[in-house]
Amino acid sequence: MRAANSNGEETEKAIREAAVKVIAKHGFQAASLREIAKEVGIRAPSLYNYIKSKEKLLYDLLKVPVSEMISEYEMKTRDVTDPVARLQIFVQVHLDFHLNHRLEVFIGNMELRSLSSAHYRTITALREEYATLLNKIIDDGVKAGVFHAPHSRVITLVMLGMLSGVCNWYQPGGAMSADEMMKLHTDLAFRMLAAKLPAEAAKPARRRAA
Amino acid sequence: MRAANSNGEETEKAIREAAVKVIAKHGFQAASLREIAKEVGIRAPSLYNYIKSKEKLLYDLLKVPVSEMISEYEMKTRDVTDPVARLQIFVQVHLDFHLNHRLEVFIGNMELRSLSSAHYRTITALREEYATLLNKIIDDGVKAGVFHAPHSRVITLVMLGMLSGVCNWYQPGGAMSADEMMKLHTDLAFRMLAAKLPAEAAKPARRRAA
Amino acid sequence: MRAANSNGEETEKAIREAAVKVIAKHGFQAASLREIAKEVGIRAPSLYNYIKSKEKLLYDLLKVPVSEMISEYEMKTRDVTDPVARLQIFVQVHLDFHLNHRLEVFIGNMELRSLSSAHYRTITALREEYATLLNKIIDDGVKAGVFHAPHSRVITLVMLGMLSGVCNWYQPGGAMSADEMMKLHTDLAFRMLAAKLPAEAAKPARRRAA
Amino acid sequence: MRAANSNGEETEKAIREAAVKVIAKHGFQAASLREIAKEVGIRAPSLYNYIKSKEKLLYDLLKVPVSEMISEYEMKTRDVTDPVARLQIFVQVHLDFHLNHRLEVFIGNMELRSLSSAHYRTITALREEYATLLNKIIDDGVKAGVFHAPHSRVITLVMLGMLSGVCNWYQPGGAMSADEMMKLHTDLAFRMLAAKLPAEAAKPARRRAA
DNA sequence: CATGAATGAGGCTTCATTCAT
DNA sequence: CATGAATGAAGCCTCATTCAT
Repeated sequence: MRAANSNGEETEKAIREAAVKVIAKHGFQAASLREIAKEVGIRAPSLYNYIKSKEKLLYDLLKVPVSEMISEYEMKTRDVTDPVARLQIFVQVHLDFHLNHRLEVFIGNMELRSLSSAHYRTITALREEYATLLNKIIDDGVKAGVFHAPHSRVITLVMLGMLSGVCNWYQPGGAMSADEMMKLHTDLAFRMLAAKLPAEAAKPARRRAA
Repeated sequence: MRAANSNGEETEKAIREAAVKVIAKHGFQAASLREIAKEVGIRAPSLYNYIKSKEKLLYDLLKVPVSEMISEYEMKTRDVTDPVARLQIFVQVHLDFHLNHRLEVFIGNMELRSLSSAHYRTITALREEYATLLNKIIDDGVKAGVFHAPHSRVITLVMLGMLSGVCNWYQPGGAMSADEMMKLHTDLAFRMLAAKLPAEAAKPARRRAA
Repeated sequence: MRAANSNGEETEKAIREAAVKVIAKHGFQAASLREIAKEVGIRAPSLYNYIKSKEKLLYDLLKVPVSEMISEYEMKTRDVTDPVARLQIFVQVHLDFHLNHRLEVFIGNMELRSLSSAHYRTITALREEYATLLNKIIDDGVKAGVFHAPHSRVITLVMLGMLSGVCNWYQPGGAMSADEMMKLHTDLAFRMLAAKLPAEAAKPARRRAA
Repeated sequence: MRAANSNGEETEKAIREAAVKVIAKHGFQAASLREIAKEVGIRAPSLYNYIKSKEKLLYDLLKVPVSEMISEYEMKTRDVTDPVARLQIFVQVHLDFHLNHRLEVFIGNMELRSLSSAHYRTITALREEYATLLNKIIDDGVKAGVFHAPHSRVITLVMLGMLSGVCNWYQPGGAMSADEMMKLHTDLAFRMLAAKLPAEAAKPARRRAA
């Protein structure tokens, strides 16, 4: 009875985008499916052609970012062993994601509690796995004598806090570009480990034209 | 679960504590007055003898922490002008609060969006005022040549992120004591500014008996 | 769970069987077309190639059993006038149906209320017609002096209740065979009428031509 | 904001009565809390001041009748051992209840399936306990040589079917009084057991001291 | 003939809040 | 000061049904 241009896949993507937007704005509990549906241009019950439940929608939303950061990091460090280089990559991946998926990340930090306990465990495990990646970098660097970090576990958590705060206040088009932001955070991360950031490597190959 | 010997002031305090606990657990929207009331040992309608509305309760909860941190900081720096000393004090006040009022802080970071717009502006202004305190310390230190911080505004925000992450994972009775935590964060803050933390001042007088 | 080789008539039959099963399990209102469709191996909208509406489906389901019992009884008693023999046949037909179509009967007793009022009247009339068959047997027997039944109308209803209860608890493969069940009910029916069941006629011709 | 004559207990009773009425009319699933509430003169959410859930309401409704019949029977047979007398009492209690609480009984026979599994087990156990009362009467009578009943378990079930059918069609104020109905069913029950109902005991003392 | 997509209606339930007691 | 009773608003979700493909 509605527009015949109904394309399942497009709608599905639109729903996820709308959900991220609305949940980031109101929080998961306060986000109503009605509002999400309206954003997509359908009625609320139609959402159920695409989602199983509101909670499952959240789960899917939360799962993607961590998973992607983990696999992105692992892909980019496949041939890299140097802790210094690895840290640069980690920060780069992390910032890249936090700057370009601010809302997803924001939700991910906030709404773990709204998951069912099974889903909660899955996501929490993924996040722990992610944190362990950084922890290992730091430990390796300390062993190699290039980082100074007593209590590496705590420093890992503090550093993740520092690297993630950005999703609370960054606005694309603000005073500082994403690249500068990345560079700055890399600097700060190295400083936190009382390490020198090798000048020439400050900007690790991203899409290096040259 | 207070007894029935309801003393007005005690009840009011109990309500605030219960509210913090319940809101931290579920988020503001999902926190029900019924649950808060049950925690206190009364029925939901009785809450209205102490609060004007759920939203106003949140406002009061959110206002206290920032206000207290600001006045605590100002009190302690009344006679201090040195940026290095001021930063130490700032971190100390901030950590003290974040470690001992984890839940309030957590709520404060999360639930701004649930405020009415008037209240939102008030709280946001307070938080901006608070951030500006740190920003000024950094600027002063840079001018004085003791800190290195291009983009002091951004670094302020990042540093606040770092100093606040603790409320997401710290558990009293964990591996690291509050004092160690404070020391560590002070270290890291100075490192972020590429500054030396004067050894003898590492642990600024807290409640120095002598 | 039929395969995709959908033969129209087969599908229609499968739908009716699935509907009986699902409605018996949940009741008409609680039975969802989705579940019926799933049982058949198709999607809910496809049902509408075979049914006009959910209510009409119920109507068709309810109509068959009474109609069949009536015509079966009439066929078998075409040449029988003796009330005793007729009662035996009635019980036999009734039990045969109630044992072999437990679920249909169960639904028929339960879900009259879910019919539209026009359909309700039709089915109710059929059921009344059916009850009248038994009533007449009893009246004839009383007149002939072989049955004792004051208030024949009420006894008719009570006897129908007795003869129908079986659909609530009979399980094929249980302790008593269908034939024994039929014999027992015949006994009891005759006892209710304070009549003697002629020994040699206890098992009236079932599918014996003569 | 509503009538100040709100009396908790009265409302609770009114709700149960309305629920019985509405559920008997539509079936449990199709009975809407809105309709029940309207019958009581309140709005649907107000029901939740009295009930925990719709299912729990059903459970409470279903539990009462069987329980009461059991305890009524046990009270009245405390000093009675004769199977003949016991059967008379059983029929009397059963009919008394089925005539005066037609709707509750009707629901009880129909809506077991709508119970949660835990509640289902409880009610089913009660009903089994009740059936066992009758079964024992019959067995005792057979042993004593006053009843003839092969397959006493099946006859028990069939007799319960007969004794319960009344709730499907009896209308108070109909052609036959409740007392007559009771007498008739007692007669029929005895006939089903090929037993003689002692003439003078046909109407067992109901509340007559002697 | 089958289905994906959509939807209005409506279901149960929770909630913040009010008011009389 | 506390509460039982009540309620409008709103939430998530299921359903029967329609329609275009």
